Amino acid sequence: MAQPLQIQKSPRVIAGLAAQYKALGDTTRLSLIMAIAAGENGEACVCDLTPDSGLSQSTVSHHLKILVEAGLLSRTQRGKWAFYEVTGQAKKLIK
Amino acid sequence: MAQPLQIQKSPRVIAGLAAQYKALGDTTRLSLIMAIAAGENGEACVCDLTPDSGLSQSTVSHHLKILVEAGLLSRTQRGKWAFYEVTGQAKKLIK
DNA sequence: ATTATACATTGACAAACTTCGATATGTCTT
DNA sequence: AAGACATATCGAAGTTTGTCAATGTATAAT
Repeated sequence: MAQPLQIQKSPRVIAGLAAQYKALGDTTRLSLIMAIAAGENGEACVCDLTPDSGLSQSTVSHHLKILVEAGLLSRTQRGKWAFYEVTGQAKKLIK
Repeated sequence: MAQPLQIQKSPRVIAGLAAQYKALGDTTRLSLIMAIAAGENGEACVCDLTPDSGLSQSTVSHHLKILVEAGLLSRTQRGKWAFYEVTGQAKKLIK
């Protein structure tokens, strides 16, 4: 019992994990994802996030895309608005 | 009970957290820290890490410094060797 | 003292990143 | 159909990052 188990992760897994950490490793994106998590229903649209961020709308959109591609946010279109929500993976990661 | 507590983090805290995530957000550094964690006594020196990484010694040294500055590794000099160890903070962060 | 070993620092360069303004796409209203 | 609104994409400018070879610094061995 209690073997000194060697946790060897594949390059693919490492790359995926690193991509998630990298996505969180920017103050703008970390602030965005925390704002979303703290938001009304755990979700927010670009129009809500842009004013607080002090950045241009295109920049906010760009960062949200990166967070989605990393699997940390999910995107849902509702009418004109795009709502972003924190994924379970992100909740596991953020401590 | 169960107040919808608003967890507002200061810019300083956000910056520190982002720096830690950013340090983990590079495949080279993530591999390094995992190799150290999986190593003999939870520690490793540059001479051990360099060959496996396939990178130059100076590059490895550079990445280790970044991880130390982020608070994810600690450094101890023993004779000619510098031993790097994963900090408690890093263990909390890496899942 | 000289030499060898382990690691850190410097300088340089290409690649990647952040940000913006401008423009395109899609959706709702009238 | 036309306009307004929300978001995405593009192209460009400036900054940061990852990497190396060369060099510097400290410790150990001869």
